Amino acid sequence: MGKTSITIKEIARQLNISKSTVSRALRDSSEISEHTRERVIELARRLNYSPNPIALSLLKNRTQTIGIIVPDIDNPFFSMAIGGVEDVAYSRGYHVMIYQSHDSYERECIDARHIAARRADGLIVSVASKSPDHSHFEELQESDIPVVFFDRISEQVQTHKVLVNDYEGAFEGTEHLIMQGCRRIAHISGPMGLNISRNRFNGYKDALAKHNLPLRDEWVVSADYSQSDGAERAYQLMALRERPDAIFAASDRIAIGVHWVLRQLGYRMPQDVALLGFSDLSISALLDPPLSSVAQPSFEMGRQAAELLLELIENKNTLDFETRVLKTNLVVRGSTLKIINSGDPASAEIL
Amino acid sequence: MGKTSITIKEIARQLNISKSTVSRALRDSSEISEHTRERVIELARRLNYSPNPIALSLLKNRTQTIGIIVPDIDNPFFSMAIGGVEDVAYSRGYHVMIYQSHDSYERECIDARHIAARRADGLIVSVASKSPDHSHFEELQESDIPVVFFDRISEQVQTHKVLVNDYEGAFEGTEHLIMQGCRRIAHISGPMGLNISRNRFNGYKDALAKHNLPLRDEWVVSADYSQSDGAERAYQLMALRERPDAIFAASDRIAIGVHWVLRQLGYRMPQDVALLGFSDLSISALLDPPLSSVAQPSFEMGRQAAELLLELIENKNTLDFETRVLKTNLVVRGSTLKIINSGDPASAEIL
DNA sequence: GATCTTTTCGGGAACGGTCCCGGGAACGGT
DNA sequence: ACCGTTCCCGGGACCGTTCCCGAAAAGATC
Repeated sequence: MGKTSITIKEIARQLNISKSTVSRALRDSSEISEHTRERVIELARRLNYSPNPIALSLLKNRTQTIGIIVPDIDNPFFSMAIGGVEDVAYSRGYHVMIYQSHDSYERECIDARHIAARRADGLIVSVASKSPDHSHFEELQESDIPVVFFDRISEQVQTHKVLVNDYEGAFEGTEHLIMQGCRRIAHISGPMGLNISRNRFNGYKDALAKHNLPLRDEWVVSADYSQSDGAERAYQLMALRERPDAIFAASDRIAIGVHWVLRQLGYRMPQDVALLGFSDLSISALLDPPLSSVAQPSFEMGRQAAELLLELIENKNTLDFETRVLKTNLVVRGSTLKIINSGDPASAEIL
Repeated sequence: MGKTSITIKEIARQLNISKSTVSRALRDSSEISEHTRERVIELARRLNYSPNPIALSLLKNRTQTIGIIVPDIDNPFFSMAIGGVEDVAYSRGYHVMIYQSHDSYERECIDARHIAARRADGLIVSVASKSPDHSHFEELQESDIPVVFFDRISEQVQTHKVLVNDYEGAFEGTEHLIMQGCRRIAHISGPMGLNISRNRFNGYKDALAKHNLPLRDEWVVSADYSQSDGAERAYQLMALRERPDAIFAASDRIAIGVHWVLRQLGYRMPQDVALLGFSDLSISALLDPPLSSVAQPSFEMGRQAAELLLELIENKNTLDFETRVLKTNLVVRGSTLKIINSGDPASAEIL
């Protein structure tokens, strides 16, 4: 056992030439005769030689590795996004290392330092909701490790960012509820420390304002992006003296918790309460009634984040940073569809 | 920019001592005076020194990295298992690199070679269903990279393996259907190239035999472990002249496809058709009616696979390999529960 | 005070590659 | 015959760290 992997030096020894010559032959430098090159390549193939990437890393100070920190890999939104990152990374010779922050600030800091210590070439992040500050990412940038954010971005850190038009998606979604005849529309927001939570809330708020509907404090509650928190908020909202006739949840996970509670309590969707989520997880279509949701292109977000990061790694152009805003797509299903209509904007005016 | 990270040599230069001395001070060798050790440690802390793991890797031929190949990271079963792997790996100073085979043999081979080239210290695998052969993993073992399988194991490769008692889980599940009064029980198996598919099928078959129920060819169909394939098989089964009154699906993903079709077609669960899945994904409880399922401890499987792998990496004890069999747990929900009874084995005898 | 042991440290090789520098051989031009 | 080019190749340095070996300094023993 312990078959020591064969090196360039071994090839050199067997052919009685220097290791520099072998090195030259293997990545076709011009300074080599056709004859020796063939001999080297032939022997390398026979010995099943593969270059040691660690030696390369040490020399070039490049690991061909990118890290990715997400709150939670179990969340299908993030696992899809990771799939997108993997897709472009592997096609361009990079490897992906995954870290979970479990939505904890401390863990996120540890992960970031780990990545720096490990000399990853770059990092893709969706921040933890409990992080009060993002200077641990700025530290990475200062040691020349570029960072790209997606979805849950940091406004503090200057870099490329990929997100969706959360505001408009929420606006459209809320307007859809209004068009369906809902007038008492509640909102379960995410943690207000996150950009996505604020933007979705603002979209909701402005849609209400546009249609002269009141924004009532007791109809706006905040939750973690989790099913259990969504369930708790649902109890809270339905216990109100003046009950909402629609709930717009800031994520599908929250909405799923709400969905469960509403059914437990015997409310009919959408007749008693309409329910709208955000992200359009693949599970959402399977609920009964199926959940309407503002769809996010999670895989594509991962892809674009990876492309921007590789751009940063390979070209080091840190002059002008870009914020890519992808489009959401309102997917209407049974949980909100009260009126079978043409769905054109004109019908909204009637309301 | 380009702040070059500080090295042991830099510390040595500033203190006017040799780099060997610095090295000794940093990992407290005994051959060092208390005085110089303190000076070194103090300066290292001030300069924010962190050792370069790449140099270590080159020297020790150890990367502190383990790879994991799963068919699909989107599958919650696998993302949970990855969470388990990450849990023990990180706590013991290892990093996790994720590869997706997308259930393709070619991709699985490429991934395996990638991992070998990258000099990972070990590999955890759940094999692709389309892999006719697993010698690419044996090649890894020959170059001293240990491999551990979980769930979808290879019978060809000798090593540690972690799985659940698929046979017994399927047996119990099928018996549960029988106890609920079902007599025409169909099975949608997974690809028969996989151990888990075969074992679950055998459990189903033997449970039928025990209760003197016929095993009818047209009631046993095979599918990929996907929702869409499950849906197709459901149409096929319900089109039969003699319809099944229960369907035991080899996975929850298949069962979810079936669930959707049964509702489309207007069948009531469990009155017209009872439906049982396998794995108990968190989504399954949210369906209407909620899906009964044979639960697998996915996170724990990942944990144990990682523990066995680290054992192999650190102790190189390749003498006796272990196959850990974890327990499944039948979770009964609305999709199969026709009879509210004590559920004790005695009631099964009546049938 | 001479010799021996112990403590403490420096020098260099090694890990597996890349790359720069310089040098020998072949060759052509004058 | 001499010199300048060009073509190939070998010899080292280097990346950051550990580890082995030897040596200087300090302390111990008689």
